[in-house]
Amino acid sequence: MRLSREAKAQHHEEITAAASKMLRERGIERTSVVDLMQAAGLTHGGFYRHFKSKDELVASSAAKAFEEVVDRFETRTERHGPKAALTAYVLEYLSDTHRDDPTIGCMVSACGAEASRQADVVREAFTAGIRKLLELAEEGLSCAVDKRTERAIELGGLMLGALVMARASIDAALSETILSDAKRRALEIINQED
Amino acid sequence: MRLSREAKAQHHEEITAAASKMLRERGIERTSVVDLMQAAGLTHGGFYRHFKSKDELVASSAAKAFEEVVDRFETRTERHGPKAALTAYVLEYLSDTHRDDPTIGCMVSACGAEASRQADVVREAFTAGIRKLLELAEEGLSCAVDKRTERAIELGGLMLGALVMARASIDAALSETILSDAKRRALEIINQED
DNA sequence: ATTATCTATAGATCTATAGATAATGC
DNA sequence: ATTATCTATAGATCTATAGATAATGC
Repeated sequence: MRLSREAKAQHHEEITAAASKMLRERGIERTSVVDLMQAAGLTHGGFYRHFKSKDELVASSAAKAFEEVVDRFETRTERHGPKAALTAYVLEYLSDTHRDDPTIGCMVSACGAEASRQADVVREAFTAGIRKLLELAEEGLSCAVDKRTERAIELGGLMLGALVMARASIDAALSETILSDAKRRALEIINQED
Repeated sequence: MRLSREAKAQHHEEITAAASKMLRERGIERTSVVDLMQAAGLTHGGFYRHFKSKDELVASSAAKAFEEVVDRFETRTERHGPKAALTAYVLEYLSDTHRDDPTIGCMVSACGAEASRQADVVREAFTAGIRKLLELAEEGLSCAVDKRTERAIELGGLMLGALVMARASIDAALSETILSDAKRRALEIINQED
C-alpha cells in the first residue's frame, strides 16, 4: 500500500486543507483525527506518518488558514492597491456570509480563544498570522505613518470583536446591528486621515 | 446520603460557581463534568440531579459568569456614576491581569467563538450577556444618545477583539502593544462627544 | 416515601501505536 | 530495504445512567 513521494505530498496537502476548513468550522477541540482523515479520504492510522501529533497538525493547518486569507488580500493589493484591498477585506469580514460560514474565513475569529489555551507551537502560528494581518491592514490605512500600528490594532480589534459577538448572538436583529454598525465604523477608520 | 433542600441548593450554587470559573479557564469543551464536580467537592454521579445535561450547566453558569461581571459594573455605577464605571471596566478589561487570568473576567473573550457552536440554550445565555453589557456601556458614553448603540458596539468590539488577539499572541511585546493601543483608543471613545 | 449523593459502569468517543500489507526507490 | 497506508486496538478520556445508601420531609 506504499504510495510515491508525490502521492504522499499530495495527501499531506489534502489533510492540511481539510484541517484548515474543519478547524474553522468545528473549533480545535471538536476536530478529531478520525473525522479529519475521513474528510481527506484516508483512514486515521496513517495520520502519524504525516504529523508528529495533533498539535503539530493544528499549528501547520492554522498557518495554512492564515496563508489563504493573506494570499487573497495580497492578490487584491496587487490588482487594486492596498486601500481598496483593505476595504474589500473589511466588507467581506463583516458580512453575513463570513458570519454564517467561517470555513474559508478568519482563523482568529473561529479559534482565537481556544488557541490561547493550546500548545506553544499553535500559539506561534496564531501570533505570526495576527502580526501579518495587522501589517497588511497598516498598508491600507490613510492615516500618518506613525499612527498606523495603533490604528491597525483599533481596526483589527473592532472587526474581530464584532464578528465574535455577531456569531455568538442567536438574535438575528442584534447580530445584524453589530455587523452593520461595526462595518460603518471600520470603513471610517480606513479613511480617517488624522 | 440524602441532604436537605438547603444543602442541595448550596451545592447547586457551588457547582455553578466552579463551572463559571472553569469554563473561562479551560473553555467549554475542556471542562468535563467529572473535573467540575471534583472542583465542587462532589462526585460526578450526582451532577444529573442538578442539571439535565452539560448544555444546561454551561448555559446557566455562563449566565452566572455574566452576572458577576455585570454586578461589579453596576456597583461601580451606583458609587461613581456610569462614566467612571465604564472607564474602570475598560482599564480592567484591557489589563495584563485580565489577559493572564480569565477566571473572573469576560465570558465572551474566553468562550465566545465556542459559544456560537453550542446548543441554542447556551447561545441564548451569551446573547443576553452581550446585550446587557452593551447597554451598560451605552450609559457610560459621552456621545449623543442616538449614537450610543453604534458607539457601544465600536467600544465593545474593540475591547473584545483586542483581548482575544492579546491572549492568542505568544509574543509578549506584541501582546502588550495590542493591549495598550486598544486601551488608549477605548478611553478616547468613552470621552468622545460627537 | 422521597430524594441527594455515592459507586460502578455502559457506551461512545479520542489520541496514539502496533503490526500487516504492498508498492516505491535504492 | 524502506515506507505510506491499512486494520485493529490500547489506554484514556467523556457524558449519562443504574442501582445502592442513607437522611429528609411528608
